[in-house]
Amino acid sequence: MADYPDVSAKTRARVKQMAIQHGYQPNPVARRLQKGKTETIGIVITPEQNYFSDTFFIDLLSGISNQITRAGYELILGVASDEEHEMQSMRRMVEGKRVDGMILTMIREQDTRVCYLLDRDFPFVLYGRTRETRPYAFVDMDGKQAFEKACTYLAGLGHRRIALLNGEPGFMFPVGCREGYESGLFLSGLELDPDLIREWKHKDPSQSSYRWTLELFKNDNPPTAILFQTEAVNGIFKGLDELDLQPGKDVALIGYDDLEIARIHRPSLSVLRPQAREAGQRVVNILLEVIKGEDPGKFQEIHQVEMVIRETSLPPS
Amino acid sequence: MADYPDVSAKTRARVKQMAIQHGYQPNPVARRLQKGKTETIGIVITPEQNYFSDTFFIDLLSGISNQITRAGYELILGVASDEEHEMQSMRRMVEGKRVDGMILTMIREQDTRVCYLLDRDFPFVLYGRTRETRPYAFVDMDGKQAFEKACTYLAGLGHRRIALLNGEPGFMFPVGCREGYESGLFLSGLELDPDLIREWKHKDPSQSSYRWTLELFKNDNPPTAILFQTEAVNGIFKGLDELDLQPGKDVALIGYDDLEIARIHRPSLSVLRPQAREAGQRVVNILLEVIKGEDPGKFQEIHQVEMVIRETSLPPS
DNA sequence: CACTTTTCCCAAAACGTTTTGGAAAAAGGA
DNA sequence: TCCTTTTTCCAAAACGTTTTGGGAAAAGTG
Repeated sequence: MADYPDVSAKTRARVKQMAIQHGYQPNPVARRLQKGKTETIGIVITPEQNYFSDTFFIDLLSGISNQITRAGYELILGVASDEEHEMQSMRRMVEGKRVDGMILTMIREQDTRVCYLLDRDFPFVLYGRTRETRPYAFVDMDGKQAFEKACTYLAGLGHRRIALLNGEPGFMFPVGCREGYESGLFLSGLELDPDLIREWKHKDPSQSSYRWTLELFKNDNPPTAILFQTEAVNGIFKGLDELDLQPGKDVALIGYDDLEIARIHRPSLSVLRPQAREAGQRVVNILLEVIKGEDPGKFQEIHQVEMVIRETSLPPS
Repeated sequence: MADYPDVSAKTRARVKQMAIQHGYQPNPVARRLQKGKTETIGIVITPEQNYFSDTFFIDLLSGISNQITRAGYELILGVASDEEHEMQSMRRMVEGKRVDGMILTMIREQDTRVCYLLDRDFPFVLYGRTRETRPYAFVDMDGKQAFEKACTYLAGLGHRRIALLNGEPGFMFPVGCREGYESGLFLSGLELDPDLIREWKHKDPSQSSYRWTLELFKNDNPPTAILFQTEAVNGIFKGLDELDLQPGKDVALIGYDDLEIARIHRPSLSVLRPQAREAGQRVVNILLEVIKGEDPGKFQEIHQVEMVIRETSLPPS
């Protein structure tokens, strides 16, 4: 059923005819054995890290699945309860020769999975980045540029006290967010005040962001705007409500990720919107190249993030 | 590496020793070819149906993944954009001999997937139920009993006007919810008022439930309590807010599914809590039996749903 | 000790493809 | 026509397991 090196057009047609007539489908397992490929790509998710917040991860997954199917591959999914199981699930896939390549998400600054895969020269692509000098393939969102843009935008409106409610330390993404935030402040001629930076936890985004929101406003000179990941928005709303502050009116808000709540809420939430589906597709296409033997170092993409201005990004009152 | 019918204990030990020493792992692809099994189970999700709301589906998936791994199987995931792609994705898995069995979720009253699989005698298990007379295996939550329980509970508190904001028609789950609701009213000696029943859409749970909430209170004799799926809670909160009604105080609320928002919100939301993880495990164990050749009709489980009383289920004011 | 029975081991077949290499057929050239 | 070259086809090998069956070795029996 594969490429026909030297068979005549006539026989080819005849064979194909018969194949269709008998509803023949080549057995993928047999093909995989012969080819020495599993035609399968693995991904492991860790719900505890709360990745499944609404549409974002689904968009990524949708893009991934889409391209994988198009290539005739399969996506096998592992669900791990914590960091240790995550590694275990991946090792099973890799060492058990169950996949040709891995997709990694929720990347840490020091990521043992990346080391593991680099050490054994196993194909993989990151959605995100890590601190690692050896070349590897990744597709990342430009969190730095996004937060810089949001920060300068707010500063341009006249905000002088802009807070950052950042993601959990240890992961790579918040690093970029913070860089962008600091750079945005700098470009706008604002001072960095460490008191205006807090970090919530994946395990309990709402609860921790709620606590930190209250904390932020204990400040003598409280913020008039907050930058954050939309995941944490429920906690922020709850905190502001308790402080009798109106989101958007008393405090400007810009979130990262365009979740459903952002569109639904009144006032609707201004957001930074990553194109997760497109990123997912790129991740797969790159991984297929790496599996073919291409140099992973050639594939390092940083995607721009769009800013969507809605109702929570007004000038300070 | 398989069962040893008649080899001596000594050699067995010796061989195992060597296997471990050389880090030998049997190649699953070769084994699958020989065994004529793919050792793989398929599932197709359709994000548009908004299944990924928070923890619930992840819990189910976590239970599924857990048992699949334990059995040495794989879970392959399809992501479909609509009903048509859903079927297409499943056919690829089934006709392409890529899986030994399928897990189905989001079951419809008339479900083409179920017909398709029954027609070709392909192993599958439903998370949910459908209208189909031929025997098939399923694990379902007792939505009827759950809603009946919630309804009689509210009636017991003195509520006389209890509304139902139900899921999308066409799916099977809302059928049970309604049955339970009606039965609960009946048991409490309350009349059924069709004006107090509304149905939101998966495509846009918040928006549609928001609209229907406003609608419910246009009634001359508005409800003092609402039963609903927690997925729709944002729309309800928004609607109540606009009507200047306090959730829990002016209107009692009980949702189905214990999502994060239910615990976080102040007042915290009383809920019906299905044990999705356990259900997921059962689904897999049953499917493995069916794949072995057991009669699917033997496996029809209905799981009880727990009621968690929090702050939004007070007597009418 | 000779024969039967039991226990163990290993070589060979099978799973359903893709790839390979050689033979047969067709075409071309003298 | 005969030989060479090209085209086409098909049989056989290989992928790495599990299963099978035959035979050697060990154990048991008279």
